[in-house]
Amino acid sequence: MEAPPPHETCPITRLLEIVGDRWSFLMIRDVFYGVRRFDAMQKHLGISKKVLADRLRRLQQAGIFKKVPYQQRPQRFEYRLTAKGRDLFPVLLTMMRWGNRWLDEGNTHVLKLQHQHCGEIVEPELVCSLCKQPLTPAKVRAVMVPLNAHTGTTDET
Amino acid sequence: MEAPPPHETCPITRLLEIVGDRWSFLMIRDVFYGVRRFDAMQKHLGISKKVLADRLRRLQQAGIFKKVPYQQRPQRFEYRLTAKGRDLFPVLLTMMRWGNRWLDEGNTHVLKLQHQHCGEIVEPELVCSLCKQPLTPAKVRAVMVPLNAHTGTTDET
DNA sequence: CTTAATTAGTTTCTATATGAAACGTACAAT
DNA sequence: ATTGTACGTTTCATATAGAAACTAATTAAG
Repeated sequence: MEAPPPHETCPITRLLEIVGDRWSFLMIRDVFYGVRRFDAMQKHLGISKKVLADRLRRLQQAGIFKKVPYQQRPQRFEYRLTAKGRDLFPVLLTMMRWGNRWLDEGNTHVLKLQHQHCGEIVEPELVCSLCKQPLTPAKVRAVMVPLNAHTGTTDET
Repeated sequence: MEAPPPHETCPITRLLEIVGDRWSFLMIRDVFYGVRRFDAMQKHLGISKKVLADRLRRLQQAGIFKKVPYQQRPQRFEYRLTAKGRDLFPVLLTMMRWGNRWLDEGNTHVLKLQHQHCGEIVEPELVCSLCKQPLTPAKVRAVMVPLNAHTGTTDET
């Protein structure tokens, strides 16, 4: 990448305004794991109840979590991912890959991924949606495009 | 994914212990952009000098940034990415993709990626390193494996 | 020679966010 | 009637962040 695009409108800035704190990504990860209830999350993460309640509210408002009832009397809710939330999966996988590659000090076991499609323990790999080649810093340039443009080469009326 | 692996040893937890705050990822992004100096970062991000100095120290200690001199008298340094830091590129790209897809309110322009290999505006896509099929939540299971195991199917001596 | 400008911080002080613990509430079980 | 469980809120002490002033080394200007 070269040349800094405006900070305010950068999609990474906008994402981090919602989930850029110590807990949000961990909560989203936990919901992927199946840890979806207030108490379970609180115990699993060791987060304070106040901050947990606060982040749950925020992630709901952001449309990442939705609150769904799992029992009546007393009515209780758990937190599920919306489509928007589920679409953060690639972010978690790339984080996991990096953590495994660079931060394995003192571990007896590592968290790996098993791909149901091929059955193997695999690594996530980030490729170009068109030519399927790896997307490396040197091969990629960030460009600002008008919002209504298509992704194709031509641009006539 | 199903069943919560231990929180403490999760690679995502470990990553977020280093870069899980409002600024670290933005600083790393800025260094990718070419914004590598104290003042430039401070002005581009609108971060306080205290926190900036603090994060720069932390990211150096974590081996993500390195401080390299760019002039003598007075000696001045800029911050560059190490290999470990550069390897966070896929995390930034997946964040960017999500931000573009879900957070485009009130934008006239969007930050997109141009792939030098094919010349087109592309999206990053996360695929299996072995079978090259997309890695979706439903098709992936998180498993704990002993640190010395290989990724292959066989496991004889 | 003095003064201003540049770059990279540090210090100080105030505002905000976090965490721990106690409390509230709705129900179920004993 | 009391205890237990799940899901929070309130209160208060502490930690972190931000704004502004200050330091330091050096160059450039007057």
